Amino acid sequence: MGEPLFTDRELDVMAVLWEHGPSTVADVRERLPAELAYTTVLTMLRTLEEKGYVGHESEGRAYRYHARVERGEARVSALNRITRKLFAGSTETLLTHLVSDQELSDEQLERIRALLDARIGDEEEEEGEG
Amino acid sequence: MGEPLFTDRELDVMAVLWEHGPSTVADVRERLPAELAYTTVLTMLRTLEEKGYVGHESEGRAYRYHARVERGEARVSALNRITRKLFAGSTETLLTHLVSDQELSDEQLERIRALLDARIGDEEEEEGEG
DNA sequence: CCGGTAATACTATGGATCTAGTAATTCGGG
DNA sequence: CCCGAATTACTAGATCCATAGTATTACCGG
Repeated sequence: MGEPLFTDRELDVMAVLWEHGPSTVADVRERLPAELAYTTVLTMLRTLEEKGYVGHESEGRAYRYHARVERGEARVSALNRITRKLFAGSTETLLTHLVSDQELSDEQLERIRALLDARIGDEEEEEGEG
Repeated sequence: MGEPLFTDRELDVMAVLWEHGPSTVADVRERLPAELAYTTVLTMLRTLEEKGYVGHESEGRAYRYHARVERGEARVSALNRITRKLFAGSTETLLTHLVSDQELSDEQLERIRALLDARIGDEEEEEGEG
């Protein structure tokens, strides 16, 4: 499939599908951040389906649409893109930016630190010695 | 200016300006990841200028273009966007993803940890006690 | 089995994007 | 001063994006 690259509105739609699971047009529509016509939402879903990003099955007289790309995949490709183009390819710079410039509570920071500790521990175990 | 939102190609161009500073059309062109016609690059710069994202001054018979939005601003708005739509609004989830799923060396992980330590220290100082 | 309504299918439009060609300009060198 | 190469100005088209209207279909209830 290659790196899925979503436009702004498309991402809105995908977000609904990822967060709430398979949904009908009406479902998606009412969860969208903007007020859009029913047919507009339908058209977007059809477009996304054409591109292979969503699929559907019938349910009664309606369709139930589901994501065909995983959110994780979309996360990776979105982050790759901005890492490349806004952080000169450096994940470390990106991390630094997030830790420094974003407003995070102490608890959040500590959870991240714990994660890092675990992660660093992990790898040292496998390495044995440096 | 509001949140600057760049399209894919626009971001390529901005990336050159941010990384290498004010540049002529030819400069930008040769640093772009894709092979594009000279006039194509010029058109993109003019479009970006129309939107207010770049400016230029004359230099000899040529123009030298420069970014008028800072990279930091673009970073923030790009990250906000994907945090909202791909990480359900949680910077912590984003951080977790980066720490867990990205391939980072021990040294990189430790530098981030040091940064976190400093950051957490900072705030505890101001708080006194929790 | 038929009507009504909810849903989909088809079509459309204005605007942005991406690419680039041709025309006009301008400076530097002879 | 004038030529030419480099540069910018103007114009354009193909594609995609965002939005939505109208036409058609199809189930559910009676």
